[in-house]
Amino acid sequence: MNENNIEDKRHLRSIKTRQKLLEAAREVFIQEGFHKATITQIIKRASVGYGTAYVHFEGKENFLVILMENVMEKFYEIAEAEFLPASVNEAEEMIHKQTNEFLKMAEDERKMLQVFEQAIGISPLVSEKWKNIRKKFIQRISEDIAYAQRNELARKDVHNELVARGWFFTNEMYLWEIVRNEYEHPIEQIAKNIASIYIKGLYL
Amino acid sequence: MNENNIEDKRHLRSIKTRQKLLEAAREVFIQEGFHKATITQIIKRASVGYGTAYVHFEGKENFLVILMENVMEKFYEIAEAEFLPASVNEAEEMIHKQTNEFLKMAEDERKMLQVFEQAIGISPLVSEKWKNIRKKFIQRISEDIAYAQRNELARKDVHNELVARGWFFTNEMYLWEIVRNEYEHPIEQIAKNIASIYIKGLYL
DNA sequence: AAAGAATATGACACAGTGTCAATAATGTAA
DNA sequence: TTACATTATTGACACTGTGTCATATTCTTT
Repeated sequence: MNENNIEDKRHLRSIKTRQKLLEAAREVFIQEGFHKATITQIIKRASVGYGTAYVHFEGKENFLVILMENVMEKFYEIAEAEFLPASVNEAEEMIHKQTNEFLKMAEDERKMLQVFEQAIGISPLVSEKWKNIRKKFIQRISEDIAYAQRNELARKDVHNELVARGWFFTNEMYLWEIVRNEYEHPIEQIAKNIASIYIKGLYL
Repeated sequence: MNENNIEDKRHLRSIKTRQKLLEAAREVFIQEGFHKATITQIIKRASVGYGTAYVHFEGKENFLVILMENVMEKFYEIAEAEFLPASVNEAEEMIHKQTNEFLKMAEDERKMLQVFEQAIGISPLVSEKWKNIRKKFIQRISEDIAYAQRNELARKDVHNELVARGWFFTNEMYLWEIVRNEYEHPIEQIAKNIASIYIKGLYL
């Protein structure tokens, strides 16, 4: 029966077709952008029939979501980094490091993130994915602030979640600016400046 | 000859048709969102022929840009507000007020801004318009920071434009959250919290 | 080798866009 | 008033793209 066996020639062919499609989709997305990319362009580049695309993927959005999976994984990893500073100095170092890592993602994954940003505005599915990443970050930052407040490291007269959102938004928008190549300063400098305001504003 | 005369019956009819189309477009955009709205829906609601839409407007994007003109005007007004604080307290009051006004726009113009946000992701024309508003704000905030730095009101160890961007980004993202009805706090409270961090972070 | 199962395919129906030659409405001048 | 010029409106048409499905192809099992 060979059920689920990768040695099954048919199954192998199917996997190869899927791979060809994904690779082609990546190239077309990067070249054309999400909006202008078409199924026809993708299947031609993959040298498969039109209908085949719909056998393997539900549509354009679906292609992108799968192509973005590992990038999204990286974001989650950054969001989950441990944060238990014993002093304001330690907090500063950790925040600075996290901001740096976050903004570096923009450089490292620029091309796919460019496509992703476009898709966020069009595809509800993609938009949902990004919302989840954002939510994760904000939740995490909120907890970090609450922790710092409990440990007399941060001001208690501000609402942790509201501040967390505001701080993440600054990071996020700089991410997109870097993705779009619209920034004129080194990432290191951006991170230093925004983290500096945030830390002096929030920490004691 | 009656050239350019508004009394000219033909011209009057043309103006009326244009108005009908604009009104219909506003309704369709609000009901369907930018992406799903179609020319056919608009012309049907306006009770005119298909081609007529293209006589008066270049396409979907063009409809929206014209519908957004007065909203964009309001943003520019906020951005241009005078900022010459004599003390940190005065600066705080001004910043708080500006943030409040900015975020109130989200509530006042929620429906059109919802459409606008969608369109930013799709239409390069609309995206350009928003970029200009953003640029104006950032430029203005940069100047305000530089002014505060010159007058010994603000820290001089940060880069005014980088900080201005970061601060505007927080405001902008909260604007979109409010537009999308995704916020759970009163605008007043949001403004108070984010401005408080910013001011303590930047001012002396 | 024949039946059966998994894959792949492209023609088709549908929805939307932008254009343009034809038509209708209005203005002008004799 | 009539004839003709000018301006505005119109919908059919040619395109481009999507998603589906009956059919064809390829592989497996008996």
